[in-house]
Amino acid sequence: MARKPCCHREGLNKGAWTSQEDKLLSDYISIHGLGRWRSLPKNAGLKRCGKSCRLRWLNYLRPDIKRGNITPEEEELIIRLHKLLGNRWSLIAGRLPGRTDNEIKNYWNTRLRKKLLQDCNPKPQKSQTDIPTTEMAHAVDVIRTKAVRCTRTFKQCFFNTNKASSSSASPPMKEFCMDGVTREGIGEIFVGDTDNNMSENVILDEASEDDNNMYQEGGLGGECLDPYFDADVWESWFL
DNA sequence: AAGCCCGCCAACCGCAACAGC
DNA sequence: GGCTGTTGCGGTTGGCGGGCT
Repeated sequence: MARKPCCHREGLNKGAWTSQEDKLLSDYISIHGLGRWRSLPKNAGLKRCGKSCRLRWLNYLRPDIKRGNITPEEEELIIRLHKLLGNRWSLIAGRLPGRTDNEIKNYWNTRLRKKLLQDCNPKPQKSQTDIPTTEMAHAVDVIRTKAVRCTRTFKQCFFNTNKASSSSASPPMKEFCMDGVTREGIGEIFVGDTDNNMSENVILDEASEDDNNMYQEGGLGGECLDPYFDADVWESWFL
């Protein structure tokens, strides 16, 4: 059964963008700025739907897009981030300046996934396109995280990364404080390690609603045991 | 040279979250 | 709190080009 098109208006262009369309879109955004994607095509004189315009801008026309091949350093970072976050492409892209979520997703699906699968299991088996995503995920040891979008502002609090903190005998505690800045649309939080005097912008794939509420009410000294946050991975990465 | 296969990647689509009323 | 429109995300599709037969 054919899927219902997202843009119901007839007469809209689909498929590859022409250079003229690109110019119309770029010129409009340079004058009027981003946003209001729904009305943008009409105002800019484009026969495209808003979603298409937004995607074209974010994935291709944006001035800070980095062209060229993914470097080995970027590839390594993608692998580590994917291990931590799973298929959270926008979050991963947020850690790679100039790279888009679409680009990283494509790179993962067409290259890294196969490469990692071969590393895990050098023996050829069934065609990789036949392997379900979930099976592939296990093959490369993906940690599935709970994903929510978060536009709330976090207040400062401490973050207990010690998963075994419920045990007795003064467990080793590491505390992280948050600066209250939430990057738009994602759960990326500034984190400082008070023990090691380091700081870092860290992606925290948000916890539950309750945890978010606690962050907001938060205050200094609060503890948060985030069930979706793998402290071992985090520590092996940053510490 | 022609046809086929396959990888790459831009673009599409559905859906969930968000924002405003 | 419910409704509605908008935005953003991630899975999927389809066209193109290069390699192989």
